[in-house]
Amino acid sequence: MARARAARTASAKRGYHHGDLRRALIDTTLKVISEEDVAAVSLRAVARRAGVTYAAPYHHFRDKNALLAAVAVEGYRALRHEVERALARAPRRPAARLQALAQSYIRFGVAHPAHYRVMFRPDLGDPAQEPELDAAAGQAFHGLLLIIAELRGPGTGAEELERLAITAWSMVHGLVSLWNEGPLRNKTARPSVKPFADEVVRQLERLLTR
Amino acid sequence: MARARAARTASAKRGYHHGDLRRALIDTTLKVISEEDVAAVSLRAVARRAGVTYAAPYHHFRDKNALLAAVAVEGYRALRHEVERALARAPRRPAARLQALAQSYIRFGVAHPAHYRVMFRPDLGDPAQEPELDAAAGQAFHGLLLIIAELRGPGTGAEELERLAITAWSMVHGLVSLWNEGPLRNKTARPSVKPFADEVVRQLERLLTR
DNA sequence: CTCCAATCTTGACGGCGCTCAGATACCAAT
DNA sequence: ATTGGTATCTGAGCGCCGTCAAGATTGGAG
Repeated sequence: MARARAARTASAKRGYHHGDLRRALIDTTLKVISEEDVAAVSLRAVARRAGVTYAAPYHHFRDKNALLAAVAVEGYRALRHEVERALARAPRRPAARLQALAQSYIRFGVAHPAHYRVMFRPDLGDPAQEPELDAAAGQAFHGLLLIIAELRGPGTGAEELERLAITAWSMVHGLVSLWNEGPLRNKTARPSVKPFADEVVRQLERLLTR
Repeated sequence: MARARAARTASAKRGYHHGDLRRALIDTTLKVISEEDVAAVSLRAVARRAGVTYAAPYHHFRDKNALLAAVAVEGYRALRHEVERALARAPRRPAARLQALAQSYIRFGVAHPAHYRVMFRPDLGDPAQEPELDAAAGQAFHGLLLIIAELRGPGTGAEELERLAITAWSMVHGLVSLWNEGPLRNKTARPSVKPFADEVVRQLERLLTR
């Protein structure tokens, strides 16, 4: 029972039943996205590479968008994990914590462009169509709000906090987006985001100094 | 001759020859993008709505990407026009000019999400595959560089200028992108970008104060 | 051991991007 | 004014896609 299930899960596509096709489909999708492009993801190709026929995925995902949404949700989880790790090992100094937050965010976005692009629905369907995705994005923003509030200390209004958080998010997301989508890479001839990330972080610190 | 051509161009799809199908295809594409989504653009549907058969577009665009690239190029032109107009009527004060630049950029991006999304190649093919697009993006960045340099005055190194310009671009692009793609809209319950745009501009002004 | 529900397959439909051979209409040279 | 060349448009066709419905297969609960 548990043994057989575990074995099948490990060796994947053994018999008629796959074991954990849902997991395999998400992984394969990610692989396709990194190797080619998010636009190159076809349900049929993913199913093929996962060792099942084209209709099998429909027993695990409502449609293609649902698959991509699941990938995005996982991306948010990974991002959060990464950021929390960076914050955990950062010094307690507020400036250092902000720096760790921003740097880890940018690093994640640049290191995993495939995941990152899917997270920010390039062309996914309705907004709140995927509640899980919406929740994941909401958590991410809420976490950012908390950290900004912590860094700013008490005595900052909720509205101002929101404005600051959004400005901060815009800066890091903008940099990642511009870098990943090409406009920057082609125009700067610089091989690394590092200097730009540093500059963004430097400017970000001014957000805290009122 | 000239008369007949003008008449045909004006009334569009008259006879066997269309008159200016290229123009009509770009316009129709834009319409489809605004009404639905950039992912909903199909060469066949665009051709249908333009009153020709599905193979006709291939006499004006290499493939579907080329069509979208043409739309993107036009978007860059429109953006530049908008920004220049704002700069022309802005006071000479450096801070006011920066404010005009940022505000007009954000306004354009939020007012024309369809155009804006295509500009930043959501899933277009190779980067420099479309030289015109590349050139348009390059011009936009170069213009930004010039203005930052002008605002900052002499005595600023080229590298620092580049870092500042990229940081500024990241801020406005990040805000537009977050706002248009959804994450913000759903999480803030605020109906307008205005307060966030203002905050971004406010922070942007700190870029100049060394 | 039996039966049920979950899982996977097969077949089919319409739409897509793209190509190619042929029809049509404009332009210019005569 | 006729004619020939060229750009433009049509139509059939290929392989791929997303999605659905009906049937085969399987593992597990009773």
